[in-house]
Amino acid sequence: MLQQTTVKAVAPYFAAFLARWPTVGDLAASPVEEVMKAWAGLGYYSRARNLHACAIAVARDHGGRFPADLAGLRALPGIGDYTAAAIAAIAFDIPAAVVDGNVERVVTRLETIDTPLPGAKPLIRARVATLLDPARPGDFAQATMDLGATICTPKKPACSLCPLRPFCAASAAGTQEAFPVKAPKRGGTLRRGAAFVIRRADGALLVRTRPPKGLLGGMTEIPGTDWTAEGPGREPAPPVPLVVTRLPGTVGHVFTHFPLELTVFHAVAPQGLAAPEGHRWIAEAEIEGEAFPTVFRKVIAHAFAT
DNA sequence: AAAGCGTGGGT
DNA sequence: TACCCAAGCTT
Repeated sequence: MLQQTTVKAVAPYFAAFLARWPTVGDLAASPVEEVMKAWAGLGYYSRARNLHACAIAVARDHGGRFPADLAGLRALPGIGDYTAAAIAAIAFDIPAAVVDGNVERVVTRLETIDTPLPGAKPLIRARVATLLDPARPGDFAQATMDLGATICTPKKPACSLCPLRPFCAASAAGTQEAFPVKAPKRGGTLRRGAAFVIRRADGALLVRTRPPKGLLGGMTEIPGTDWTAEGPGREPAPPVPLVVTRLPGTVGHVFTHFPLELTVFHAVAPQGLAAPEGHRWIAEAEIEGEAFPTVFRKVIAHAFAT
């Protein structure tokens, strides 16, 4: 859960997951749809699918206990170099080099490493491997991450409070804010689309499930057009043979790699209307617990408020 | 191996 | 406002 996500955002999800699935076996036995619902709103939804797949692998291939070695951990779904090293060091006292975004910042400043990230990662890992305390690898990992999170911050680091200041090359040169050096990234161009909020008189809502891979994979969505730079046109085709009304305003959302602008259409369906192929009706009471990513909650809120 | 993949908070 | 960043992973 903590991959690219703050502790504050994760905390309530983590508590809810542990309360609902206290053991790896419990999570492995749960339908993946329930896991997606419990993850809704947290983002990077492939993590939810990977976590579930990981639980199944641990339960089936490792007797319900995580493998106590780097290679075994690294082979599990959703566990990459960082997470494998973190589990190894913190849970199993293995002297692994734990390198997250915080540690990258601490080490590149400490040694004024100006190779751009992510290319500098192998070098940083090698340096951490020589710096870590083999007697207390878990404490070392958490200490270096917490140092980055609280003292060696991206902007205006508190060098005067830093226990590593006597050893820090960037601080000595006064260039700490120039590290880490990152490769330039390109911003995405605006995409537009249309969404159709189709309700029945009894409050039911027409939805469908997105494909398992790709953007918002496996999550529930409000039916709509593709999201393209050209946009949906003036009268996009709704999924049901009804006259739809365009609601005033738009819904905006920004993903990691592109901004999105949705126009919202609305219609009320007769009670007996069957859901089209690939779609389904959900009762009004199910909307809150459904696996909607934030962008579709915005769409629903926009439609219900208009 | 560069790009795709969410969301919320901070400056 | 418009970025930047967060206990990164997968293809």
